[in-house]
Amino acid sequence: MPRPSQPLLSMERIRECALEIIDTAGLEALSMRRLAERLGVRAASLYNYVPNKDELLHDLANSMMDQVDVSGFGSDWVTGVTVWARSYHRALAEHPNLVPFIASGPARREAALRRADAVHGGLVEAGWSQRYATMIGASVKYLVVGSAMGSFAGGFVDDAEIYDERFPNLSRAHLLRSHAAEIDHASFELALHAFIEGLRRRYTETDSAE
Amino acid sequence: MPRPSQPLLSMERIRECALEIIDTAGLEALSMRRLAERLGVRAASLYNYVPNKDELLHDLANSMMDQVDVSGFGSDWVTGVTVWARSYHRALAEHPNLVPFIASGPARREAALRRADAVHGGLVEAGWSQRYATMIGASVKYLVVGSAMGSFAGGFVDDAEIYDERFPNLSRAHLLRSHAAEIDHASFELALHAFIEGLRRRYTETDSAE
DNA sequence: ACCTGAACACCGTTCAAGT
DNA sequence: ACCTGAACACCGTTCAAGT
Repeated sequence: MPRPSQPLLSMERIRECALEIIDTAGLEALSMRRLAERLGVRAASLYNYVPNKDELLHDLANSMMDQVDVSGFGSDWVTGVTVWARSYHRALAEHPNLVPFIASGPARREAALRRADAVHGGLVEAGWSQRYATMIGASVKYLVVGSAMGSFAGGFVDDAEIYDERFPNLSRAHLLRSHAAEIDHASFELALHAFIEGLRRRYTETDSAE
Repeated sequence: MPRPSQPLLSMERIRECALEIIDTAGLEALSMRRLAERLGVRAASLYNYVPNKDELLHDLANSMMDQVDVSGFGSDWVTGVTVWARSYHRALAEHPNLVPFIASGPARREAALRRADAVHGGLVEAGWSQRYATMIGASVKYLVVGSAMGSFAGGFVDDAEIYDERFPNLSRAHLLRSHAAEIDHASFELALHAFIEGLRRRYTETDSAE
């Protein structure tokens, strides 16, 4: 019998299947053995394509972050920050179960640093000091990561009846899962715009970009 | 030989030791077997005191969150939010390795809901609508959780020399670990104050608390 | 080149058994 | 009441062996 000329696995297939497990069953549900089983193969085979589990996760994280758009700094810093924050937020929201992995640990990767550099550069060019550029970048990151992690969606159990009398201020409508996604999005937008508004009012934009 | 009348274990000792492992070696370093070993006991013994590992972690999380101070809403909403955010931030910063656990998953616990209720109530009493009270509460939580997770400290490798030429905008001083803690704190304060400032400017406080 | 079985050193958790 | 040994069903990873 000749060996089948087509390999059973591919990086593509591995990534896809891993992400599917994470999205549907959670980060802790991903194991090399389960992943292999779904791919119709034994766990050891995966190591022909991936150095280890951690590297696979970093790989997924990186391709997620490729959607982050930093091009808005070509215009003024406000649209730069807004475009950056929104695309960042959208990228994380697409695979919420991967967010804890992305957010913990150093973002030591090439692409991440290139984006950080672009954000910092855009802010400095708009007249912010080095120090403020760093802090503004950090603040927006806090907002994005925080909203991806501590989102309302999934934060409360489904039947809000339980809470009704015990916690009078937490009214039903604000706890229902069906409204949670909308509230999450509105809260993020509020936080982002209020933050930017606060920045504009409080500090002089010494030489603002046109 | 009589059985030793004093038990070897106690909830106190278990919690203390678990937290020490998490703080010094990280969340993933905590295993029931390693914890037992440090306590001079076998893993199975722990189950006389703790239903399972997850419950132990929730227990640690809860006692951390007891430090969150919601009393500031006795005065105006600005100090209410500020006191809340700072104490929340401080609590998380004390055990950063536990933050991913705290931030993921529903905060379904009694004490957490009581605090959420207090925040919401305080904001509504200050004249914010139900909807805005919810969004403001969420926004601040985003900031606190985000700053605890995506903190600069530990976010970059120690020798910043590597970055110097490759990423011209990310200057050395902003990447050094020694400065990271200070930048983190300053960024959090900037974000919080700019957010509050933005809120005050943009929306009428219809009937502000005296 | 790619896949496998077997092995190693780990997990969380249960449970009958000991004192 | 509290601790233990042994077991069960899992992990990630390596490696000699097969094709």
